[in-house]
Amino acid sequence: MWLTSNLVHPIIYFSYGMYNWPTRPAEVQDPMELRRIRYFLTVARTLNFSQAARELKISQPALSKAIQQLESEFGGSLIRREGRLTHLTRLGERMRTSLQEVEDAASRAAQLASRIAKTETACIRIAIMCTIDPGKVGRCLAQFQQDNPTLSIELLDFTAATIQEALLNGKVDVAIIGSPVEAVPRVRTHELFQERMVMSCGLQNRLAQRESIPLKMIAEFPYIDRLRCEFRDMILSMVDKNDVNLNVVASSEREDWIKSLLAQDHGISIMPESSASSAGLKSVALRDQNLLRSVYLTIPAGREDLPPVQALIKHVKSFY
Amino acid sequence: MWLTSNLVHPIIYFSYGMYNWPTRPAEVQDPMELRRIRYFLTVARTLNFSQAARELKISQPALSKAIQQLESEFGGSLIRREGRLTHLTRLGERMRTSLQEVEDAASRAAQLASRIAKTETACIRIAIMCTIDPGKVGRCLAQFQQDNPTLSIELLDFTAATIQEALLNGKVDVAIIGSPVEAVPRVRTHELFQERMVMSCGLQNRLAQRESIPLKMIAEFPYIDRLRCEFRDMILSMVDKNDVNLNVVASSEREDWIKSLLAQDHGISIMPESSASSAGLKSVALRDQNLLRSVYLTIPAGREDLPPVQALIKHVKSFY
DNA sequence: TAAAAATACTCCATAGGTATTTTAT
DNA sequence: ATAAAATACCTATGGAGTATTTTTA
Repeated sequence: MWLTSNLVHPIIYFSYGMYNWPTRPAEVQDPMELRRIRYFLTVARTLNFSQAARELKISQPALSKAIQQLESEFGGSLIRREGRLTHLTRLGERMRTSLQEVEDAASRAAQLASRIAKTETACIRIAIMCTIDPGKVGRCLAQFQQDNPTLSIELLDFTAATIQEALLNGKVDVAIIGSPVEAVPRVRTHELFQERMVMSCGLQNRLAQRESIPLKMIAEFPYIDRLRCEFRDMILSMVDKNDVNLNVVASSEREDWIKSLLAQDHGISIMPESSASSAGLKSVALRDQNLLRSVYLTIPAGREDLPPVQALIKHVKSFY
Repeated sequence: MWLTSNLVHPIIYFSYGMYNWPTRPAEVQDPMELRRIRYFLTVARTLNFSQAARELKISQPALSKAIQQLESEFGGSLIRREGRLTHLTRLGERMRTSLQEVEDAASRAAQLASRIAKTETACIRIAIMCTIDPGKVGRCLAQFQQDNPTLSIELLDFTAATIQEALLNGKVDVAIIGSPVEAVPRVRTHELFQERMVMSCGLQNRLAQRESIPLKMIAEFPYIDRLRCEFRDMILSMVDKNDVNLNVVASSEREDWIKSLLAQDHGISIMPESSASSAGLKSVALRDQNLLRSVYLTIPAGREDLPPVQALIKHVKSFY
């Protein structure tokens, strides 16, 4: 393929010869390389250049030169050559400890890399907005994992505020978020489903028998405020417009605590239908209005071509 | 300069061309070099190849290639290139920590080297046999240091058993030892002085008035045994031959403790005259015999040419 | 479109090799 | 005399460069 380019622009490449080729400035000599550190440590252990060279599978002169280079780098001799009495100088003694630490750190890093390479399976990291109920989405993702057994899924919890950042700086591969979605450039969205916002209460609550209730009736019951709801502002302004006064008796950032409070009949709340339908809760439609929220799979542009992401897109589109 | 050699043996070197030049096996690729680690850490920080290349003062393609090499070494990509959204992969994230440790260790080592290079003055390490009194030899060495103010002297304490090893494996540069000296090949000795072995006691002891005493008289006094004395065996056998029974009331490996016991008149002992003449002690000659010990400066062959060692030899020869 | 990264290709410094000399025991 | 290390010299590769293309926001 590149041969083509070569043939297409032969004159351009031929012209290279006319340049005065810049060279690396000679005074900037390589600062400390691991190769030489390994060589030195072997000599420090064996106290014999020839044997060390054999162990390192290089020639003795090559080793001698490498050590000389290191010595000129450190500005003093590391090894006193005395024939059969070769030994480290004081500088050599002190550098040995320090250089051994470098070597150790490097071999730990190499070990980590090979461990990761061996054990790490392909993984797709999915950010899930905290207000999305695990039930409906979870079933979809569980099935996706079963269909792709070599792929592992990592689910991470984010708020509406932090999820975009996580997506853009690569902390997660894709995100599942609920509307309202702020329009972010470079992020593509795939709608998964829509659902109504409904009233939710415990099974013992007397509203649990009702098919639907008018919005106004909410004022008659203690209300539990879902602080992290993306619809919270909308709900509050809607309630305000209808001259309903909420009687807020509890509030929380956590969906699981809110559901626990609802199940124990401490009050009622407004939430997405899929959340409201979980065990111990009853969802009741709100008459006089029609609040809808959409749930989207969002992916930064440019990441849609990754095979696991492509598979996920295909799967969720067929699931819903 | 090497050009000359080239001209002197042109035929020999010309014949090199006939060899089938061995090549490094290509599959043995360089394992992890600090250069690439530094490059990666810079990219990990800037998340921008071009900027990182500028910081590293190399070209952007050079940097790209280095990172690709690292990635193939680690068996997975480290950085996900997404134009303005470039970020680390999971592997990259985990390796970054580990590689930062390598870099830190390396820069600590470099710092140590430059610190040593800056502060370290030339130093001569002298092993001193523990039975040699600091007084006489110390004056000589102190004067040597004054005459060579740029040279620092490190005095190390050794026993007769360990001093040879320290000398041969380079823990010290030279040694000052007392006879009897075991003949060790490759070690040259320079005699400094001879001295008598004498009886030593505290100033209050009634023998302190005497000019000399017969050996037999030692049996009449409590004796303090100097365990590390190189002459100990000789003293014991001499005493034995003369049918003298030592009355050993104390013994120690440490000269300073023995002198303290003598000064407090807990007994008497036999020791080199220079030791016996220190403050609080009286030395008394032993009649009927003439035990002499010599004190030598000993230097492993091949180390005599070092300038500080040469200076030391010259100094001690003129001092005594 | 513009910026970032990759590719294609050249050059040369340097790591590494062999042959030989020097040095040290 | 012998073993170890240094030197002298050569080769080839890899790291670095410029010019250009490809990719991506």
